[in-house]
Amino acid sequence: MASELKAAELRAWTAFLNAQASLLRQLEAELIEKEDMTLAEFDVLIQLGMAPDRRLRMTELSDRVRLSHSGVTRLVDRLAHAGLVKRTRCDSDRRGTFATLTGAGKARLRRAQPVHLHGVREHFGKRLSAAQLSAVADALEPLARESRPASPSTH
Amino acid sequence: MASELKAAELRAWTAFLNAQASLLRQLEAELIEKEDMTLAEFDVLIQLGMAPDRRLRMTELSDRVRLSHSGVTRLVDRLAHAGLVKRTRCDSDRRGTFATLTGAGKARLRRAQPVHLHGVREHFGKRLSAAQLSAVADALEPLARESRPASPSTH
DNA sequence: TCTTATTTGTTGCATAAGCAACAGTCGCTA
DNA sequence: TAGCGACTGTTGCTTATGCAACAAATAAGA
Repeated sequence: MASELKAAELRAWTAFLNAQASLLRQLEAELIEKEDMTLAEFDVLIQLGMAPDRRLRMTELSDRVRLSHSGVTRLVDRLAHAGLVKRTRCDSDRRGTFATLTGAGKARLRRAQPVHLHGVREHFGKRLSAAQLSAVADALEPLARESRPASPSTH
Repeated sequence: MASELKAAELRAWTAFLNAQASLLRQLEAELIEKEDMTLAEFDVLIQLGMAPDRRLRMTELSDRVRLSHSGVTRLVDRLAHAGLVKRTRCDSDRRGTFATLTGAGKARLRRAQPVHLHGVREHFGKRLSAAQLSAVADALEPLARESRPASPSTH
């Protein structure tokens, strides 16, 4: 019927599922082996590294790395304990906290980044043609939209 | 340099990461809400449902659902406790165990499957054109490390 | 046949992550 | 400006998962 998955949809979905499981597992294993770092940890470091002043509010960070608030709280805990990140106060909002990349964090990121990017390139980038890369990007970009139920009521 | 990520690769990779996080989270949330079932649990049930005699060896199952051995052991524990799966002996190899779908498991799968497939269609299939679907499938299929015969399921 | 290596599945342990509850802070509105 | 609701980040709790170690069984080799 209308809600039945067509063969082409199923094939694409299966390929998508298998690819993501394979790639993420492989990349995570390599990052752990070579840099003793988790993908989630790397994600936090690179998001902070790209952010203005190398810092982000906790909530903003949790959006970008796609973790729950508590997940980010604990991940930042670990990174702070390792000296790669520190918490700084937000003067304009006393509820707020910035996660700020430290000097050690920057150095760590500079070392880990080429390792990870090399992995992404080996396992992903190199194995797709230019046409495939843009096709994948075009197809998948719209799917990432936060399909949050926009609060319809109010007022 | 050669190992440097090109912009097109980065764009595709980012889209891929964001899409997978979004889609999996959304689909898992819906399956939990409507069927009180995890994606991993659903995966086990459907893999068993498609398998000959509705049963699979534990190792084979762990390959198909992309979980570690211990992960599958415990997942089957839970499903067995719920009565949806049972363990049966393997006569030809006394080390081996089959995970076998029960009648209740079949019924549960028949009820949950349309819900999940509807979600996949809504969030994934419907939002891509036919050309995009085959482009994504062609591009991503080779990226699965252990290329298993992509399990064709319809039902 | 006997010995050794490999496979199979389970367990102990450690850890990451989400949900719900909470306190503190902000801001909108009357 | 006082009150109430919404937001921010952390914590307690539960759970799912991977790794390493293990016992049982099989396969491979001499």
